[in-house]
Amino acid sequence: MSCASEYAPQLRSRGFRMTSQRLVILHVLQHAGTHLSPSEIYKQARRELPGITEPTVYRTLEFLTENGLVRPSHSSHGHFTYQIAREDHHHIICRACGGGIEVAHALLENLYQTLEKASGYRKIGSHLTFLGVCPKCASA
Amino acid sequence: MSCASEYAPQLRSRGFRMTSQRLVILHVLQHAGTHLSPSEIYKQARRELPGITEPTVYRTLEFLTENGLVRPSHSSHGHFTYQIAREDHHHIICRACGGGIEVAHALLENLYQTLEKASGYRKIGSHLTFLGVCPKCASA
DNA sequence: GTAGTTATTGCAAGAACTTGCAATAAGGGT
DNA sequence: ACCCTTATTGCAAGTTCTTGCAATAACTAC
Repeated sequence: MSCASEYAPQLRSRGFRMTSQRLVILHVLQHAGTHLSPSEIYKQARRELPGITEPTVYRTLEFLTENGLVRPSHSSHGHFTYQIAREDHHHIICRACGGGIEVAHALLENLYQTLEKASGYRKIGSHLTFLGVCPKCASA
Repeated sequence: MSCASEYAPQLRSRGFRMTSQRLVILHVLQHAGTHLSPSEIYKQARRELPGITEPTVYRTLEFLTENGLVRPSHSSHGHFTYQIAREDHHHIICRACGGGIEVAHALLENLYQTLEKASGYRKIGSHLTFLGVCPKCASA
């Protein structure tokens, strides 16, 4: 589990604390590699730290999101799903089969700049989920 | 309430039925003008049709979405919010104050084409919600 | 109008998520 | 090593959302 403790200084420097619960959740997400729903995270975290509770998982995910350590995205059903923050990317999910792929953020750079100019909003930076039909399903 | 009944033929031609529940929900959304959460829709619908139940509201919203009569979007907290389907547009929501504005779809046309080329996916068409910081909050 | 078909609803139970508050424990100071 | 402060957790209760199934009612055909 020690592989996730490298995050501790990041939190401490901002006045927050590293706890066993946060460590376990980061650990679960690091080893998952993909997106996980809160309840999946809860189940896996409980294997490593049986005392952890559901509210803590939800609050921790929100906390880690605000601090940039994990990234939320919308599942095809509209709910949040979480993954360890890595290089910026987005998703396209197939309306038919539910499968998804990642899209490099570079493709959206221009759009973000256009939007900021057009709207006056700053720091636009959401992780987006597009819906479409994947090649397999389109040809079926 | 009769102003929403123009949708009936659209549904019937696809083998579905127009019911008082669907009519009321469409009516509520038409008069709201903006986005409403499922529970707000439920509250307002119950004033016009006291017998309506929560599961029906959720199922109806999903049904109307699939049939293109309403459009879901993500609230700043990640949950779905619904509005009557009109001309295509997206949203930018302020991370600080929660306020939002609409963005014409025209601005995203290019991106959608780029994404379809790059990914092989077809019919990409999701209603997007960007997060940013609005001019007011940025200057505060 | 009446009867038949079946899409749709309501009910009831359950799963997912949120919130307030008292108890705990992380990290800083001594 | 110990105490103090307060960020964080667990608990418990509440709200929001989902699902299966039997009962209802919209539409079609006669």
